[in-house]
Amino acid sequence: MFEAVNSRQDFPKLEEDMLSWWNENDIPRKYRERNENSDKRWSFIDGPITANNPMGVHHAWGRSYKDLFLRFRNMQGYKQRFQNGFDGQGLWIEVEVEKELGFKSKLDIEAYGVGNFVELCKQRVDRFADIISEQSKRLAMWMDWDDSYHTKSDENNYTIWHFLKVCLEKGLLYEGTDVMPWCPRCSSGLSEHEIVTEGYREIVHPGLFVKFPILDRANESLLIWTTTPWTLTSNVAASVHPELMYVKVRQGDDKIYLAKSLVSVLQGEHEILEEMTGDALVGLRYSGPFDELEAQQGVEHRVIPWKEVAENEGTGIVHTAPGAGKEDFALGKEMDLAVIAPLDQFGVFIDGFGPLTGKSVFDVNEEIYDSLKSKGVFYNLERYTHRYPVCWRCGTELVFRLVDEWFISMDPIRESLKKITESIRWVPEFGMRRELDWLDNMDDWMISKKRYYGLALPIFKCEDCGHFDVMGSEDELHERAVEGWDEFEGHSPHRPWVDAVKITCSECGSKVSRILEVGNPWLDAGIVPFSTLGYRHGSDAWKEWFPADWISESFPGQFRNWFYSMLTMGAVLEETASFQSVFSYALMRNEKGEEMHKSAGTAIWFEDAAEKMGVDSMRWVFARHDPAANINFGYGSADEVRRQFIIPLWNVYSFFVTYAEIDQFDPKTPASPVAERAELDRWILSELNQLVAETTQALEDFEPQTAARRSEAFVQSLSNWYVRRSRRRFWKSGLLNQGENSGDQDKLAAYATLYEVLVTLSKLLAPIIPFATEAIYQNLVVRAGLGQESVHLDDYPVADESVIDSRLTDVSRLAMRLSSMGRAARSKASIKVRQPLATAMIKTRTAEERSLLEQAEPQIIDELNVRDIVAFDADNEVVDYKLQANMPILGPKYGMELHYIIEALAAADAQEVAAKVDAGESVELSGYELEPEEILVSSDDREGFAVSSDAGYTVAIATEVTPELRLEGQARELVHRIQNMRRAADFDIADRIITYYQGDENLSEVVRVHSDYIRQETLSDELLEAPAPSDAHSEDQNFDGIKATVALVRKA
RNA sequence: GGGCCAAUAGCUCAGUUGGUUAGAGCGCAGUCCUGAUAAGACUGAGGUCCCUGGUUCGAGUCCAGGUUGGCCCA
Repeated sequence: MFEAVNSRQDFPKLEEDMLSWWNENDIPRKYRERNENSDKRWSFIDGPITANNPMGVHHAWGRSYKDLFLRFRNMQGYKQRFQNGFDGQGLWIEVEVEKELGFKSKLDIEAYGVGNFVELCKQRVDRFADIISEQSKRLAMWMDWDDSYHTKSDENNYTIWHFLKVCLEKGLLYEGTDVMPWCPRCSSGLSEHEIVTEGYREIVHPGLFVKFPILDRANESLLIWTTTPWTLTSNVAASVHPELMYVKVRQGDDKIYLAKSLVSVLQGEHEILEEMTGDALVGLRYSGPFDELEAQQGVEHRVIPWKEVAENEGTGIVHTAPGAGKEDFALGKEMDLAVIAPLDQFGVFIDGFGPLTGKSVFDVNEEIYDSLKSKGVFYNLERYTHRYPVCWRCGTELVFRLVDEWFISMDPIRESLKKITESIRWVPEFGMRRELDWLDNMDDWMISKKRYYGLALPIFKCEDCGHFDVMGSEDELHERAVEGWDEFEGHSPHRPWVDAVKITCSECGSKVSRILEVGNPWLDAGIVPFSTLGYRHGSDAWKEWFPADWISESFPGQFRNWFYSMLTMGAVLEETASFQSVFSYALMRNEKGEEMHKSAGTAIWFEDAAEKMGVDSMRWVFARHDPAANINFGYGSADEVRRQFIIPLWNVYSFFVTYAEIDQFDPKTPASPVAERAELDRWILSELNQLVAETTQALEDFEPQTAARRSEAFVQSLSNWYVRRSRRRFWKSGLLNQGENSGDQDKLAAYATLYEVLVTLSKLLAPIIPFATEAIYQNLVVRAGLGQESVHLDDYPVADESVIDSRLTDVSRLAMRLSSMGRAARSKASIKVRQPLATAMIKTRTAEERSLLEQAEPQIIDELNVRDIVAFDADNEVVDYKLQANMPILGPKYGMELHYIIEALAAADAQEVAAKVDAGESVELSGYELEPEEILVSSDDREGFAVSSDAGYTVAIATEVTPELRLEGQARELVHRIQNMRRAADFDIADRIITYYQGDENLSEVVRVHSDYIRQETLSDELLEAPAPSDAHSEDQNFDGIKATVALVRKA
């Protein structure tokens, strides 16, 4: 019936075999099509994975969740979409291709040809999309791999065009200037989205102190501090906190102003002349550090108030350059300051900066110091280490640069976005608060980038009159095209091809080109709920599947990225959420808690992990983890999961198959109704159905960790209690009832019960560990001609509430706990479990539990190998108390009188005193009032008992071994030895034997008294006190004072 | 400065709506078992549940304040 199970299964090997089998039998397709006609729908929109490199184990984490919930809902009968997505447009792709080609800057790309370059970018994306697809299949992620969408697709890009057109119509789209972080190497700005935590690095910068001489006050200067000397060329103001205390100090002939709390930055002696608040300085004019530059002509430098001035570093007077700093720019707008922008797109000084013109911002520090020194305003230079933003792609230090870019206004839609956010179910819950916080602080969304490979922004701006148009579709572009359509036709809407198309300005009639910028890549991902469902064609798919019931992605970062862009696009296009719930998770680190980096060698490759730990283990590690917490992932945790969970499960399965084969168990044979089965069966089936209910609920609530941990606890109980305690029921001889009413009903019930447990588990856990569960299901169900072709095509189990019996759960829990304590007591007395003892005395915690005890008794008696259990109420029945004076306290207190106390303690009723001390009461003895801490109470197990106490329970084992008990213990030991010999002799489990033995009178007595027992247990047809034949398996045994020679012969 | 999250055994972490004397794995000490299972089982030692205050009959759990760490925003 069943195929033999290897109890030392190589799981990665099993997985490889299973992958082949699934493919050969087209199971993934059948799985996807399973619910095609269902009227239940569960819509998933896949967040696109970046197809720029192979996927790593951190991707496997998120993708396991996606697959888990899709499988779960599929088994529940929901019709679903299985479309995977690839993200493949934007600067991150460009940077990798540039690296491959050895390019240094944008000029290399221009020389190479934008068309050639963009083609290479697209090819790279296709290449890694294929690789990721194959990796994902190894992960048993069952998506429709032939139907993956790409963000670089025409449909995706044109749907963004439509979105931008709507933005234009709603007055949300504008061109503006801003000072933004800029990478001189990439020649590109970074949006707020991209200044992420990884975008900062510890960098040593100059900490430069410079004097700004105050006009009309001889020898008086403001002292300022900067870490970016190049920005001094663009200084227009100095900011002070109006309420902060400042001082004027004398140093030689100089008089210097700075914050009072920061005078420690001064070099050498100083004398404080005067104190004042910041507002006393406001309005002063000073000569700037680079007034001679052409760019500085006509600029008036003055002191302005600014509440953001801090006094934790610098001088409390802040050098302000609106053309070279983000906060400075905002402040400049507010205070109406001049804006001097010094740098071009490569970080090189533009015309108007004298000797600096033409030089890179990274090469001018020395020249600036010299210039300042020659003007007599250089004060001091030190090294300053701080976190400074770098380009997350190439690591280049960012500069802040004034640029013209395109923006989407946020203010008009901010409230709408917040309302939508509140309508969504966020898992974990705090996600909503984080998103709302982000939305509160969100500036306008900068959507343009001065690059090559990305969404071609469909904005056509007239050079002559300044008017701009937005093309909402390829058709509109075609209609408006007056030139270049032929050149473009047949190409994807990318640069350079789309740039060939010109239109006529609707205002002035001039010929107009597309702006050269490409789009922010989060536009590409945010539009996906619309583009993949054919939104702009009004398709049925969109009506059926929008909005998504759920999406899933890692939350750090996505609040301001994918989640945000989807919210925005949903709000602008439909004023609704694109997704109704979001399941998100944290970050992956390696096992030591370090970030995983290729370069640092701390990364784990997906292929290595799959091959070494196996995908089931990996998926279980992920599933059992709290998604809201960072995961420290590595081989150790995978090994642990395999040892603690997968192998015990597998062993139970292997045990079942071994005996089911011996007894020729047929799952189609009707067993007795559950209500009539043994208590143990009813208990495990109760636990099973409880598990089914809890697991289903947990997965519906996006709590895989609860499902996994409950399952672990169940398998523990199954393996260490149900199977262990049921072993004899499977092992005992007796034929199964195969259709008649004459067989061994209990044995059949045991098989039927364990079979149901294993089959249910295989279905219950299939979404988490698809390989092992399939193997179990194939053997137990499919081979028996039952069920579906694959576990993944079967229905998810539904709990049978009528089988759940909470009293049985309590009884079994009590039996387990008391058995464990009884073993501890035995262990204390060094009496092995095989030695029968007369009595276990048990104290339960409550009267309720005492009533359960009666039901638990048979199990405890068996587990502890005692004849009887006696319940009792107070510990003093099994322990003796001893009282001692606490000398270090009492000695100093009573001195010479101490010996009276010692005598009194010896004479006192120890039990009574112990009770009072335990209750924290004082005790009066011979006229002495003793505090609880002054008496030391110890307890000894009463003579004849070994006692274990914990949490209100006490189990005391009577340790006396009577001759009769000893004889029985020896019989058990003998059986045990014979069993080992059977195994050593390589007999089959069911072989019948003849046992020969020789020894002393003690041995003879053991065999005589316990002959039936020994024969039955060891399958010995005969027990002969005689020398063994020469072909017997013979061993000398020495136990419990018995010396024996035992020999076994297998019967033919 | 504002927001979010976390803090439980040496380490990594569970701990459901508040419910009796708080758990697991690893590590440590000891023992056993081995006719499913050494990729094992059992037993033991190991705790100021970050601190202070509050609510409550009852707080690891709820509230307030604080400390430390992480993240986000400014």
